[in-house]
Amino acid sequence: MNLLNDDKTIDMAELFKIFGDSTRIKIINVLLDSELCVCDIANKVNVSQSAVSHQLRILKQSKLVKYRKDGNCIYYSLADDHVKKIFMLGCEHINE
Amino acid sequence: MNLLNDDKTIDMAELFKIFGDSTRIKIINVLLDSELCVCDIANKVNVSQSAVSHQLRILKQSKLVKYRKDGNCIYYSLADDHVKKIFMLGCEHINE
DNA sequence: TATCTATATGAATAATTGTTCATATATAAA
DNA sequence: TTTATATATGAACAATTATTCATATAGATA
Repeated sequence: MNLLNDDKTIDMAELFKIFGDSTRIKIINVLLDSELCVCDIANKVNVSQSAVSHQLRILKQSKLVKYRKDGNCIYYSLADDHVKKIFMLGCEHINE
Repeated sequence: MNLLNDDKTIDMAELFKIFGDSTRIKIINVLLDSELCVCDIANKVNVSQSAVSHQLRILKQSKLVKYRKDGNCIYYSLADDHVKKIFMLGCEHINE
C-alpha cells in the first residue's frame, strides 16, 4: 500500500498544516453550527479582526471555508462535510 | 455546539501540526502496512537517518507511533488505528 | 576488549509562519 | 457626497521548526 506520490504527500501535509493552528481551529469550531460574519468570528474566538481576516484568507485559499456577501458583511461557513469530519476525528483523538 | 476549551484547542492544533509536515506524512505512509526499523524508513522515504530520527522522536512524543527494540534495531509502527483513520481521511480529502 | 552498526541528539542555520499595525477598499447610511 | 462600518492586505517582527553536521550512545560481533 503506497497511497502517496510526491505531490500528494505535499498536498496532505499542506492540508493538515491548515488545521495545525489554534486560531484556525477556533474559527472552524465556531463555524461548526452555522455561518458567521468576520466580526462575529473575531468576537467569538477573541482574536483581532485583522488576524481573523488573515486566517480566513488561508482557510479560503485551501477551500476549507466558503463565503457569501450580504450587504456590508461577509458570512463564512465550512466548505463541506469533510472539514467537519477531519475536525471531529481530531477531537475524538485528543479526548481518548 | 462548542467542543473545545482553550486546552483542547491547543491539543487539536498540536495534533494536526504533527501531520502537517511532508517528512512525517511520508513516514506515516510507509508505516501503514507494517513496522519498519529506522534505516528502512530512512531508505524508503529518502531522507537522512538523522532527519528521520528527529521526526520519529516528534511522532513518538505525540504518541502517533510506538516502537520495540530487537537487538540492534528499533522497529517503529503506528500507535493505533486513529492515526491511520486521520491519515486516510486526509487522503480522501485531497483526492476529491 | 576493540570494532562495527543502528539510532539518538545538540547546536546552528535557513525557512516558514502568525500577529500587529497601518492603511486600503467597499458598501451602507446620513 | 460625506461619513461610518466591515473587511482585506502589505510590511515588519518574533517565534517556531526542519534539516544538516558532528558526535554520542548502545548493542552486536570479532
